[in-house]
Amino acid sequence: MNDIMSTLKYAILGLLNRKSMTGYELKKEFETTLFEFWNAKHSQIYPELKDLYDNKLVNFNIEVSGNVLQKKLYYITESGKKYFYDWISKLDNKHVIQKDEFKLKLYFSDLLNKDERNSLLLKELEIHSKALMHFKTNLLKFDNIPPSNDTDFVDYLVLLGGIKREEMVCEWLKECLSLCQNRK
Amino acid sequence: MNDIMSTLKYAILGLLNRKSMTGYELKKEFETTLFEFWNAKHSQIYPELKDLYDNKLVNFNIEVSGNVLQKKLYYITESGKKYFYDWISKLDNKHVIQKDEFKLKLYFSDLLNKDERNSLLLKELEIHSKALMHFKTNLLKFDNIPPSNDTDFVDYLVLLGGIKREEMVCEWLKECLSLCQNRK
DNA sequence: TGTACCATGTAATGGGTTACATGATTCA
DNA sequence: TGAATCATGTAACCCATTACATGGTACA
Repeated sequence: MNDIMSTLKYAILGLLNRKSMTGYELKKEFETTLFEFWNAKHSQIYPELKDLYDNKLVNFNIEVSGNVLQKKLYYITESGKKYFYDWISKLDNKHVIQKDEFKLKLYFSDLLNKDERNSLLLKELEIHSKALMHFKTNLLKFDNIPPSNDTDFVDYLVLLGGIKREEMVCEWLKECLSLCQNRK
Repeated sequence: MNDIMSTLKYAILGLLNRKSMTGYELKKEFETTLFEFWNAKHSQIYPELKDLYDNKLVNFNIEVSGNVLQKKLYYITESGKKYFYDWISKLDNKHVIQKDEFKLKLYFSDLLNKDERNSLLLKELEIHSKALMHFKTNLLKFDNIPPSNDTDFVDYLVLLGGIKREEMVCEWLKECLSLCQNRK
C-alpha cells in the first residue's frame, strides 16, 4: 500500500492532521499557506482524497450548508496518522535537482548581445525583487519569534527560507549584471 | 507549430546550436553540464529529437562507427535557430513556484520532538554541505573569470548561482537549528 | 571472452495542468 | 437577479520516470 503514496498525499494528510477540512478548503490551503513550497489544483486533490479514503487513511462526514449543498468534511484516521508520521520523520538522502528555465536561458546567453542579456537579467531581478518584498511584508506579521512546537514557529522558519532564497537570487543576479557590465 | 515546443526541446536546440551531436551525446550533456538546472533521460530525448526532426527544426546525417553501428548526428536547421533565438531572448514575467519536499516536512515538523526535528535539519544540512563543496571544487577549474560572450563565461555565472544557492540553504538550515536549540 | 560503455528506440505508468461540467450559496 | 465564490467531480493531455528491449564497440 505504501506505493500508492505520493508527496501530495502526505501534504494532504499533514493538513488534515492539523484540522478537518473539505476538499475545497484543502485547495485554499495550497493556494495560500503552502504555496511557497507545494501546490495542487482541485482536479488533483479530489481524486487523491478518494484514493486516501479507499485506503482508509482518511474518512469523512457529510456536512450540510444551506438547504441542499452537501460537503465532505475529511478527517485523518489512526492509520493515516501512522503513515504521515513515518514519512515526516525520515529523509531520503538525496539532492534533488531544481529545474530552472532562467538558468537554462542564461547558460545559452552567450549568443545574445550585451543589451539583450542585460535585459534578461534585469527582468529576472524584477521578478525576484517583488517576491522578496512580498515575503518581507509577511514577516511583519510576526512581532516576535513564535515558540517552538507551535505551528507559527514552522511558518516562521519556512518564511525565513523564502526570504533568504530571494535575497540570494537578487544578489546573484546583481553580480551577473556587474560581471557582464565590466567586461568586453 | 509553436505549441509543440517544450522547454526540453529548447534545451536540445540550444545544445545543437553549439555543436552537432547524437542523441547519446545530448544525454551525456544533460548528465553533466546541464545537470544543475535541467535534465532528461534518453527515453525522453529520442522522441523529442524525432519530433523536432518532423517539424524541420533539426536534421541529421548518418555517421558510421566501426563496421556496422549507425549514429544519427543531429544538427540545428535555420528554422530551428530562429525558434531558439525567439525563446531565449524573451522572459515570461512570472514567478515559478519551486516544490520543496524538505520545506513541506519542516512545515509539519511541529508534531516532531526536538531531537527528531534536529536530526531532520542536520541530514538536510549534510546534503547541501556536500553539494556546496562539490560546486566549490568546480570553481577551482576557473583560474580567472572568463571573457563575456564565451561559453565559459556563462558556465561561470551558472556555477556562481549554484554556489550561492547552496551557501544560502546551509545558512538557513543553521539558523533553523539554532532557533530550535535556543527555545523551549 | 567478457564487461563497460556506446547507441537507439518503445511501453507502461505516474504526476500534474487545462479544460469540461454541474450546481448551490451569499451578498450586493 | 446577477456575480462572486463555494463545492465537487471527470476527461484529455503533457511532461517525465522506470522498465523493457536490442545490438555494436573498445579494451583488458
